[in-house]
Amino acid sequence: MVSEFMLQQTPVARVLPVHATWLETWPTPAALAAASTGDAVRAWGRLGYPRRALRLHAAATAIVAEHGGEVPRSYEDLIALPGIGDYTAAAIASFAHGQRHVVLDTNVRRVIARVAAGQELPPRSVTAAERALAASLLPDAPADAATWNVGLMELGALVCSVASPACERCPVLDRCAWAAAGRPAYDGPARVAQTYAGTDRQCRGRLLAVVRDAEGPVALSTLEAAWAIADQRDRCLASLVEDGLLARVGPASYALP
DNA sequence: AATCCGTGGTA
DNA sequence: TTACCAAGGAT
Repeated sequence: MVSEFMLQQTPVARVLPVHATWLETWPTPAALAAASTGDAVRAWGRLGYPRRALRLHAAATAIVAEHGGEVPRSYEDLIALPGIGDYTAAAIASFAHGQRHVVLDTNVRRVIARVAAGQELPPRSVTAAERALAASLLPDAPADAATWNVGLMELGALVCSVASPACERCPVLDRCAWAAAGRPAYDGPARVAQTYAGTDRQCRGRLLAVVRDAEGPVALSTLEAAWAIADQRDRCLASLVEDGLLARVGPASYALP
């Protein structure tokens, strides 16, 4: 569950060391729930999207309160926890417990789009048709379905990659509709470019990094020096406090919550 | 459904 | 160097 939270939009290589330290520090949900959210945010380090650290902490708290400190096993109980959506609930139920669920992450979606649908890339967001196709391919036996999910994810991550698929190493090349069609380029609507420089995300990240890397409370003047555009900085500071990622601990000082 | 939410590696 | 985007979730 910890690894799945960390892997949401973050590459495996960057997760590995943080994951190891995290589990040494907090081996159980109860241990994490007993820590402050600020400690969780600090331990999250530079994985990005630090709200995930808050959600993981909140999930641990809910697990202690509602599930006797044991991570629930059912998809329904899992997806009810903060920070767990369809993918993470299905992944935990399938990978950890061998249950039969459709696991639709970006890798699985891409593999199915290519092999079964003959498209270079899946639709921008999950469609009903896409989910139905994935469900129709899933093996009936739960254990086989779990193996299938792992296999598709690994195939997508290691072989059937976005930019440079290694078709010569693909075990299902001979049955890939996309390869058979000559690997036609994606023809759907243009994907929106993900800008970052100058955005609130960058501003928030920089402000939080200043506090995260400090020993104790940080003076407002220090935060003001970290971002030049005053109104944006103030807005982001307020939103960080609103989100619970920062706390105002004095008239003009901030710390992790 | 579209947008927001961090960070850093890669081509 | 810039553009892309990585085991998504919440709103």
